[in-house]
Amino acid sequence: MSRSAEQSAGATAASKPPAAPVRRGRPRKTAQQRDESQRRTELVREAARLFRLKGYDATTTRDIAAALGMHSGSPFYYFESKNALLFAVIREGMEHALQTQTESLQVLPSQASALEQLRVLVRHHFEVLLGPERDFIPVMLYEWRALTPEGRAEVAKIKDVYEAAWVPVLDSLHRQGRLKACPKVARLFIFGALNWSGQWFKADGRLSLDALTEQALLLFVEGDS
Amino acid sequence: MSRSAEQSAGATAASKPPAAPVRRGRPRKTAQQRDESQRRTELVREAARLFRLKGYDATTTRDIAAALGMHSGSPFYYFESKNALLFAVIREGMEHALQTQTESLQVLPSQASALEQLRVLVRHHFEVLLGPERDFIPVMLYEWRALTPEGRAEVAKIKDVYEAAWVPVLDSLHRQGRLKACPKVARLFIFGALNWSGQWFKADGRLSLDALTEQALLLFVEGDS
DNA sequence: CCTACCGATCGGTAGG
DNA sequence: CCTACCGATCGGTAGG
Repeated sequence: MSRSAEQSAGATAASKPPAAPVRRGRPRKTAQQRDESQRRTELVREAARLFRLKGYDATTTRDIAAALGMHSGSPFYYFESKNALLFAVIREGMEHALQTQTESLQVLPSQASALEQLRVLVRHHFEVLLGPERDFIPVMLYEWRALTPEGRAEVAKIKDVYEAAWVPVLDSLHRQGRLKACPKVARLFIFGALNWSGQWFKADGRLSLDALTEQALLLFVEGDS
Repeated sequence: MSRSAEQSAGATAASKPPAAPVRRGRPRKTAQQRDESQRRTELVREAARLFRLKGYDATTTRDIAAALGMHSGSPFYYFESKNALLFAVIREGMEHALQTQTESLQVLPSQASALEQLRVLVRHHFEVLLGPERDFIPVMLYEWRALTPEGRAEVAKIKDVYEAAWVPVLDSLHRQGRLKACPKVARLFIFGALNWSGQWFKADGRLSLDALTEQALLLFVEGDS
């Protein structure tokens, strides 16, 4: 599905203008002849920023093009539709979040307590929601329904894996008696509480992401002071 | 602001066709000559439903008109713009929610505990989010930024009053040691958890709003089993 | 409320 | 990537 929603890298390369004289080593990139995959990346980043700021429907492909100094038709050289650009933002954001979450858990000592594991999961989730890369996951959270059914299905798969990491941790805390609510419902409430933080958290405020994590744990888990 | 955003009732009445012969008692309403304020109400309800279902930008005034059997220009007889319709949905939804919240608290015995007060607040909030009138508050939550600055300011005032009712309750629980997190941050997290429930709660599922309320209290408040 | 319409915007494309 | 464009959609209006 991601193949058909975006121009493949091969097709893109094939339509390039005739190659410059062969040259050894890494090719020089001028401002005009930029590496295409980098330009594509810039489009995804700018789209993420504007989709988050103004919403998908309220953002025009012209807005995105102009922000990168392109003309209005140029984004369609890289993406076959506005929706394919949204899909790229969401899919790449989710895959990045899943990967960094997995890495965060791997650096934990194997005997880490369920509480410590939850702390890492919550801290990481704040990172993707509120940290430097914050434009991606909120777009997934709020523009989900604008995807095609196929796009939604593909994103749902990644999301399921992401959330699955939380299940044993919450189950364990429930067994320890430190989480009284049903773990399944608790997980949904907790994701809601965290996800919503994008609506009110100010990165320049007094609260650090570490402090925010501590507050969340104080609220959700008993006896962790 | 609400005066200038919508046609006033007076101006609307003045542009009606010549009055029918004077008649005693309540005037009969045919399908064609409906009470204008009722038709206005239907527009607000239908707009709320579609704005929630598809989003404000993705809903056209034609969609709303068609759902009520009107022609495309007719909504503009009642509202001067699509944005005025959004404002009406959000403002009326918030005012209704504030009123029912106040009423819910008033029927509590005066010596009710902070926990009982929180239970009422949470249960009521689920009611406006997930109950029969569920189309209004979610539109406020997710379409807020589409309002004019003046509209946002007016809605923010009502929202502040709504949220202010939670402050002493959470402060009290904090003093009792049953809410360990900072009450201010806790309130934001709790609203997030509840507000997000609209994303996953299925009204036809196994979980009632009462059961959902109990789960929320188990998650947020210590020692309430 | 309907009829009949307009002006602007926007996603997208052909062709180089 | 740009140029030059189009076709559809949509909010909104005049006039009755």
